Amino acid sequence: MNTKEILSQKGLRPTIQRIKVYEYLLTHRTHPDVENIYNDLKKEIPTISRTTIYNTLKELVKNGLVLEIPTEYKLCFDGYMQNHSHFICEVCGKIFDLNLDLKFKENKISDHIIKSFCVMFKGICINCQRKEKK
Amino acid sequence: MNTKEILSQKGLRPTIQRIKVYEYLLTHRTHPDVENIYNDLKKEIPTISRTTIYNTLKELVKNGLVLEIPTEYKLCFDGYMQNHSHFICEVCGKIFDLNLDLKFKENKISDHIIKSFCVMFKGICINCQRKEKK
DNA sequence: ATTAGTGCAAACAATTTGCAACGAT
DNA sequence: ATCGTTGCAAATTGTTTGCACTAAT
Repeated sequence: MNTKEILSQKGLRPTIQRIKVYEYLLTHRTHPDVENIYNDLKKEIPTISRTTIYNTLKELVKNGLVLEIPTEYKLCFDGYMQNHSHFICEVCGKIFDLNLDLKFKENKISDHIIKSFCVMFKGICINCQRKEKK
Repeated sequence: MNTKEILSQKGLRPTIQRIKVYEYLLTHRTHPDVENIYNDLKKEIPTISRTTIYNTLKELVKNGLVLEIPTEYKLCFDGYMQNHSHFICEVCGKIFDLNLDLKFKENKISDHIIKSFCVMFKGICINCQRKEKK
C-alpha cells in the first residue's frame, strides 16, 4: 500500500501536500522539526505554507502515522513507527535512533491504562565527542 | 542540608525567589509548568516575575537540581530527582510518577555516551477512565 | 562597594486562528 | 455544487533579551 492509499484509508484526502509531508518523514530518518520540513518541501512545492505543515502533521499524528517527539531543544517528528528508542545529544540536540528491543508487557500500572511507552537516552553523541576532543 | 545551603553550594545566591521556586518543586509533586509555579508563588511573593521563574528554572536544571520534562502538551518541571519514570495521560495531559525501578547498565550505545535516560509511558489515567465511562 | 539577581517592557519565536480562494469528489 | 483543504495575514502564546534598579556578599 502506498502513501496515497494509506492516507485515503485513514480518511485523509491525499493532497499533494499531505503525500509529500508524509513521504518526507518516511524517507528522512532525521527527526525533523516543522521548519526543516517546510524548508525542504518548499523546494518541491514553492507555494506550500507552514500552516499546511502544521495541519498535516497534526492529522498524521492523530492517525498514528507519525510520532511527535518533544525535546528540550525543539519539537521533532518521526515517521518511523517500528518500536525503537531515541538518543538525544545534550550538546547538539540531534536525535538518533536506537534499535534496542525494549519490552514492557503490562498494560496497566497503578490503574492507568498504558497504550505505549518510549525511552529517551541522553548524553553526548559520537560527533560531538570528536569535536570536543580538539 | 536545607534548600538555601544547596543553592549556595551550587554557586547560586539563595535569594527568596530561588529558595521558593526550588522548595515549590520539592513539595509539589505535580509536574508544574512555568505558569503554575508563577501563579502559586505570586500569592506569597506578589512582586515575583515570570522572568525570574524562567531564570531560576534554567539555573536549577543546569545544576542538576531539577528535571525538565518536555511533553506534547506543555513543558513541565520536576524537583524529585530519584530515579523514576513518568506516565502521561493523553486525555488530560497530566503527568504521574511511576516508581518502577528500571535499569540500564550500559554507558555507551553505538558510540554515544549515555549520561541518563528516562521512560515515558502514555495512555489514559485512572481519573479520565472514570470520566469517560459516563 | 561590588557584583549577581530581579522585574519590567519590548522583542522574538513558535503556533493557532479566521477566512477567502481553491480543488477533489 | 459541496465540502474539505490550502495558504495568507493577523492574533495569540511562550520565551528571551536589554536594562535600570535592588539585594546579597
